[in-house]
Parts: sequence; structure tokens; C-alpha cells
Amino acid sequence: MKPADPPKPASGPTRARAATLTDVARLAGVSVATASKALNGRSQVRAETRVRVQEAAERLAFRPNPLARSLLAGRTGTVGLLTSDLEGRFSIPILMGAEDAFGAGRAAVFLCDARGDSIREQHHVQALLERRVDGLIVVGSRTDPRPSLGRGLPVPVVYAYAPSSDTDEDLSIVPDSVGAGRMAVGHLLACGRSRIAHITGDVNYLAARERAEGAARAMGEAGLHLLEEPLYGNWSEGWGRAAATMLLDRHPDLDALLCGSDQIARGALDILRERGRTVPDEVAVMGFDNWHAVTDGARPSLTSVDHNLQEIGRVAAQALFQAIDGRMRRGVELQPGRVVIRASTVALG
Amino acid sequence: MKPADPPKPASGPTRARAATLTDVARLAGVSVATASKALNGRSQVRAETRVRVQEAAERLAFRPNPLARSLLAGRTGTVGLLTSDLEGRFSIPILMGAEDAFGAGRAAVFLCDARGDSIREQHHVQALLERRVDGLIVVGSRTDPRPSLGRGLPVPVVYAYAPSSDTDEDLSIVPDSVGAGRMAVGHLLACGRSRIAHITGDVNYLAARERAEGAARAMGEAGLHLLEEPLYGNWSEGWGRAAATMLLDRHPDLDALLCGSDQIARGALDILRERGRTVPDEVAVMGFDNWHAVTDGARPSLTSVDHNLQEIGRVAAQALFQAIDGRMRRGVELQPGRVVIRASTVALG
DNA sequence: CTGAAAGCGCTTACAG
DNA sequence: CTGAAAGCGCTTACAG
Repeated sequence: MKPADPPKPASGPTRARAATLTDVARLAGVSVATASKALNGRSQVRAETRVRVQEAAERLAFRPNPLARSLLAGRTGTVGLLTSDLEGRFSIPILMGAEDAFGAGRAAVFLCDARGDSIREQHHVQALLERRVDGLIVVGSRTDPRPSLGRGLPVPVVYAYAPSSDTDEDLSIVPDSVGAGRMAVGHLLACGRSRIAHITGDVNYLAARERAEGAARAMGEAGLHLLEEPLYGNWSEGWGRAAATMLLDRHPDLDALLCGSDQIARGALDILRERGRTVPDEVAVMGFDNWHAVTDGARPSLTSVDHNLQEIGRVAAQALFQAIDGRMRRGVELQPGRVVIRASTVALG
Repeated sequence: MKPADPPKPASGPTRARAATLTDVARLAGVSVATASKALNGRSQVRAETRVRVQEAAERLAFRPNPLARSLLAGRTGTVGLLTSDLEGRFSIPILMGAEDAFGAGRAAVFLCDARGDSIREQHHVQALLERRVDGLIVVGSRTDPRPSLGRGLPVPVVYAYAPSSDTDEDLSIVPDSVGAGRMAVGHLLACGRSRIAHITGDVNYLAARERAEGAARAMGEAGLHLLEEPLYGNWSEGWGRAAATMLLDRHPDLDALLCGSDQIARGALDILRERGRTVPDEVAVMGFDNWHAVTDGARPSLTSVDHNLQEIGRVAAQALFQAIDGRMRRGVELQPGRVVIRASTVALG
């Protein structure tokens, strides 16, 4: 017995011209006007006629041409997603959240990467406006305020992660960094720690300063102080190692290291390990960003504050939808993070 | 002296209706037909008239509505970028390369993330086709062949990173994994190593098997053999640590560890360090992927094979342009990687 | 309930 | 060299 032939490609459904409403109308024996109404659920059509048109549409695999529709409606059902750096770890989850929300709402997303260059950004904004996007989301790569695209744009704009400097006019959805610092210390306190030091990244980053501020406040509210002023440096493992070394020398009895990023924490963990200090028994360690590649590879695995970036993207997208519908919010909206507990702060099972 | 007033927003250039060709024609005192020709550089227009029209267009900040144009032309100047996982480290650089190439060629990119779900993928393909994209790039997250979108699509498709299983019909741009393995061993040999072992990731990944194959071949061509069969495991640091431990026990005299990913290499480095084996003096270590977060944090910094993913994206985009112009290539095209040398294989400075 | 007509913003033969 | 007309694919008053 011969095996069954593989299904033939049948020369493909359609290299041919896509079916048009006129084709559908002709096949159904009605005018294009009636066909349009039937397909769009308008009430003024006899049930029988509607069915006939629908069948014709189905048979021709008819898909309304959105260009024609947009031309009439003045709306394209597209939005621009303007990112400053695609490779950024922070941009991607936000982008995913936004893409998700738009996909669900049936809007399509134009992606543009400005590569951190404001000339290129202006260029992309113009290109997007020419394409008649209904709105724009601007995704930044750090939480410091960035220049507004301005008030003169013909469509609404929502800023995500990096807030607009024009807080009166623009809407920005950003992570709550002060809250994140507070939350982190809250977790360490709950773990019974009190001799806590804070190593963090570049002092020029608002995120670094705000997390430190939140941490200090949470300590104060518990009637405690950080062991010393936050140690600012940069966002690298190397700095984590250097700072941890200093701190261990100065405060041999410290029982927790709060690190401004997972990478810094990773460096600190390596030093603790080399010095034979057990984690978390003697010293608890935690980071920020919940970057799985770092948290999961660490020994022990690293507790971290997740900024819920995907949620930020989703919220920004929804806010943009509302703005397109004429209900524009303004100001800066803070999104809370959450502590993801791993073995570096809590002895697990 | 009072400080100067801040510049007034001037109520914004245009919340108003965008200028239309009709507006331009009226202002220039010509017909829309003539205005169109003047602006589009058609020859049959008096120089004087052309200037008048151009000035009018400028004054009104006229931007031709691409929807109207596309409706006529049947082309939209848009392409779909379909990724299987936005968060994937591998997808992003490819996406950047593609976005770059399109941006330069003045096509806009619709981004869709299928989240590794084939139902969602189908859904996105349909949505993109409805929007009349001129072509599609499908970006995969591993180099194993993936199902073709099929032959019946009305627009050309190019596959990047993950090749289509329909190699006769489709065009795929993928990294040369065999060549990467060969290249890596070539570098280690050039560094004077000969007792080389290979630790790699999940055997179900074609990339793992092909890199191993390339490595073995390069050894053979040098009249050598790997110390033992490649050790397959998974792509984690933990596996790197476990495998390195085994290998050091079995081959105390090994002088190089070729690791199938940077994370595996990172794990191996940690073990070497703990055992007091100096890198690169006693043992050279290298990885694949050139993931900076890992290579730069490692002690010492890690030599790695970069797959030139951005270039893959760029080539895919250019191939798609060609295909849209009717010159479709087919088959699988391999893109070479390159060795990025750091301190784990060569004593620097 | 149905259809002829006008129009969204543009381009392109075709006459003048 | 210039413009009136037709048309891309659709929707929406407006008559019947």
C-alpha cells in the first residue's frame, strides 16, 4: 500500500488579488452599500440578506481593507512604540506588556528604536505621525525624567518607565522606586535583620537615590538606621565585590546587605562566599530588578525586588487607549513592585 | 529686570486637522492633480508652478496621507516582525538589526510577539495580512527548524535565526553554528591549547550539537581529539559548575574548557577559581553568545563567540526588501560569527 | 429594507 | 504645462 500523498499546497489560497467588498456584493447580488451594512451589523438589513452577504464574504475569504476604513474614519488603529534602547533589559518587558494590551484591543504596534539619540527620536516621531498613528508610547531606559515630546502633537502620548519632564501636561507611568526601597528593607526587617548596609549604583541615577531614600525611611520608621550612608558606585558586579569587601571590614557584624541591583548583589555574594560568611544565616543579601539570569545563577539564589515592568507597559497602553478616546490622564503614576523571595534571605526548605 | 517668560506653547502647531493636498492646491491656486505632480517631481509641471506648490505645502506643513497613497499603490510600506519571544536574548539583537535596515529604507515595522504559541502566531499573521503588510520576518529563539508559515501567503516571508522547515521554498538567515564551534577551537589552538574538553547545553538544541560538531572537526583537522565526548546538560551556570568539577577530576591536566554558552562558562570559571586553578595560565575558558552581562562580570572576563545577530536581522530585512521587489532568494543562508577575545583565554595587558 | 451618490486623500491616464 | 475625471476600497447620510 502506498503511503498517502502529502497534502498539496494547492498553489496557495491567494497569491491572487484579495477579495474586495465589491466582489462580495456581486456574489451576494446586492449593492456594496448593503453588503457593507450587512457585514458591519447595521440594523437596517433583512436577516435573510445579511446571511447571504455573510456567506459570500466567507466564500471569498473577504477581509475589509483597513486602509480604506482608516481613510474614512480618520483613525488607523495603530500606535507607535518609541523605545530609546531595544537592547535594554528594562525596555523589553515594558514593550511586552504594551504589545500585549494592544494586541488584545486589536491595535497594531509600530516599533521604533531611537538608540538613545534625540535626533533619531524626532525623526521617528515624525515618521509615525505621517503614518497617522492614533497615539504614542515612549519607553525610556531609566527613571530619570526625560524631555517631553512637547505639547503640540496631534495625538496623545504616554511615557513609560522614564517620566516626561512636563509633569503638568503629560502622563507618565513609572516604577515606585522609593516604595521599592521601603519594601526591600521591610522584607529584611521581617527576616529579623537590623544591621543593614546599602550598596548601590551610579548616584546619577534617580532610581539609585530613590531606592536608597525608601530604604532609609523604612529603617527610620522601625527606629533603626542603616549602618552607614549608602555606598554609591556603579551598576557592576565588580563594584558589588569592592563595596562588600569594604563593608565587611568596617562592620564585621553586619547581618544584611541590600544591593541596588542584582548584579551588585551577585558581586557581594561572591565576596561573602570567599570570606566564608554563610548566606543567609549570617548575612542576608538582596538585590533589585529580579533579573532571572542573575538571581537564579547566584549561590544561593538571590531575593530581589521585581518592578513589575510588564504591568507598567500594560497600564501605559490602557491609558493611551483612554486618551485616544478623549479621556487623557496627566501627571506621574507610580506602579508598585514586589519582593521575590529566594534563598539569599530566607533559608528555604 | 524680570526674567524672560518661558516660550508659550502657542496652543500647539496642530491639534487641528492635518493639511490635505486640496488645501495645498487651493493655496497655490492650482488643481489637486497639478499639486500632486508638482510635489512628486513629475516632469510635466512648469518650474514656477512647482515652486509655488512647494511653498504652499511647506507653509501648511503638508504631509501626504500614506493611507491614501497605499490604497492606490497596493503597497503599504509596512512589514510585520513576528517574534516568538520578545524577552529572548537572541530575538532582540535580530530585531534591532531588522528595525535598523527598515528604518533606513523607510518602511515601518509592525511588531508582534507570539509568546511561543502557534495559535497566537497564526492569529498575528492573519492580523498582519489584514493590515496589508508588504512582507514578514519571522524571528525564532533557537536554531532548530520551525514550521513554515506555508506557501500560500500573499506576501514574502523571511525567517531569521530559526530556519523554516520548508527549505525548498522559504528563505532562512541563520547563524553558522558548526562554523562557530570550529572558530572557537581554532582560537584555543592558536592560544597553544591542546587538551581541550567541551561542556555544552541541552542536547535537544541543534545549536549545541552543531557547535560540538564544529569543535570536534576542528580538533580532527589539527590531528587532535577532544579529551572526551562533549558533555551535554542544560544551559545553566549550575551545570557548568557540575560538569567542570567532573572534568577536572577526570582530566587534571586539561588546559582548556570550551563551554556551549557564556553561562555554562561562568559556572566553570567559578569552579576553577575555587580549586585554585589560574585562568588563563593553567586553563583557558571560553563560551558562546557573547552576552556582556555575563562575560564582563566574570573573573577573569570571558572570551566568547559572538553570533552577529544584529547582522542576521539586517540581512533578513534586506532579503525581504528584495523579495518584495520580486527577487526572492530561497534556502538557508549561514551567517558567520566572530571570536571576541577577553582575559579568560589570553593574558591581557 | 435597499441602493445610488458622495466622499475619505491621493494618483494617474487622458484631454485640452 | 494644466485640469477634469475616474478610481483605490470602503462607509454613511439620504432617498426611495
